[in-house]
Amino acid sequence: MTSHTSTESSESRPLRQDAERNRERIIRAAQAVFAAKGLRAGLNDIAHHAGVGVGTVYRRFPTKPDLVAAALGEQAEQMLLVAEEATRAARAWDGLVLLLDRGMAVIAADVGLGTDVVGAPSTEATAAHFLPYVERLVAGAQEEGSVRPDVTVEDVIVLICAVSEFTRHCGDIRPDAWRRYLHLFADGLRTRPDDEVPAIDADVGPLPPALSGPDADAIARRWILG
Amino acid sequence: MTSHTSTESSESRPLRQDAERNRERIIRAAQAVFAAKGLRAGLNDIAHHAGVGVGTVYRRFPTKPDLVAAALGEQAEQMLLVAEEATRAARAWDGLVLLLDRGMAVIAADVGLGTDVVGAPSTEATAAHFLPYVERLVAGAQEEGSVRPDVTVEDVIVLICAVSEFTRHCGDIRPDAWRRYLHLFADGLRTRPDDEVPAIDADVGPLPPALSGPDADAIARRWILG
DNA sequence: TTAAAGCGGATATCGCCTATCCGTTTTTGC
DNA sequence: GCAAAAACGGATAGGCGATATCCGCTTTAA
Repeated sequence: MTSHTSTESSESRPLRQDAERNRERIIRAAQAVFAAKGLRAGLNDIAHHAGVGVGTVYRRFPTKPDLVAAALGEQAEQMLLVAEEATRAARAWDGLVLLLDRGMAVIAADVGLGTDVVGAPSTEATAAHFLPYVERLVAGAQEEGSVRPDVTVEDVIVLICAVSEFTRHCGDIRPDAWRRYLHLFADGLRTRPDDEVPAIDADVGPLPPALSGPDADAIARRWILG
Repeated sequence: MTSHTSTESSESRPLRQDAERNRERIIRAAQAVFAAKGLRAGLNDIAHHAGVGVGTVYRRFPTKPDLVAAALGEQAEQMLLVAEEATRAARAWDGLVLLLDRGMAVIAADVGLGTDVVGAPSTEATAAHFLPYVERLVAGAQEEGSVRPDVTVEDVIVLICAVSEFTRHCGDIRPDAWRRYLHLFADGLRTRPDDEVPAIDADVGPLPPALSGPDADAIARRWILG
């Protein structure tokens, strides 16, 4: 918590007390509602959830993307903190797990989407900052032999997307269930001691190659934005 | 191919030649479009994709659910065939992989959703028929020691949902990519020889328990129907 | 105490989707 | 060939939900 008072850039005027309070509320509501329903949630929902009128939302955030940016920006910072902490783990695999677990917690609790993380609308910049951490962790984990050599950052992105999608649907039914699938699926990225490591099994073909960076990007974007 | 000619139940009249041809086309188009965009796809899309007018679609299928049922019914049969074949594999794990791979192929190619499989609208019956196969395969694979003892059918359902969701978004970008993630993630369900089998790793908590049947059902349904 | 700032929510507007309708074209039985 | 029946296509009615605006009323602050 870096102590915001009115926010950051383009300081036009201090903003009235009640207005500031509402602004805060709206952002919280947006985070909660986006978390529950994805970015497609309507602003009426959010306004109601925040206990204000739609008009209030629109005065503070002229367009929906503006609100999205505000709601996501906060989480983006948190994600970077988590990422940095993760690189300090003794084994890279543990770091990766930590990153995924904590990162998804942020996503699950506050924003229903890997959005920023995978480079969506408002904050492509975040993606640029975040992905290198993942890259380093994956590379490290491969060197130490805990992650399959053919796994790529893009695979991790897909994993994050898939699990956040799940989160969005299981939200209020079993709010903690995402962790199960995050870890279960993430385990599939690990190397296995030996027996039948490489491809898949007998009569189904080999594992298709990883997505290219741009492809992963396109897919993630489409996935998140609908 | 069991040689349909005009279809099945409630034979009112043989249906004119061109009409029958169009009917077929519409179903194919529906399968393709649903595959690409999910059940939310509009009938205009489908009609256009089939090269017919919307009116034609509606004369043959009075309501959208009727069309959905028709489009999905065909695949449902295929899924059951696959499931049966899968139970004949020597090792249960291979059978499970086969079931997932071939089953997802059906889903990916023809219908964009695990819908029937997990018990959605038209064909809850199919779910009732299909799930026992999965259950048997999971149990078998656990007995032979290839699948984690704490994995359940519900986990497999979630896996299917997640991968079909992915499929829906990656469709035309990399139509084969779903296999990568199906197998990568499915591998996470396997037992690992020994080292750190049980929970997760160090400083993140234990793996949350599996979903209950009804919870999984509710989530899957919500996921697929939006 | 009063002007500026903020508020709420009814409502205009838009885009998308299901479903209908009807003038035109195709098939079929004779 | 020919007429009646069947099917066709696509414009369009009507509903729904989302974004965004507008304006009369309330709150804040100097």
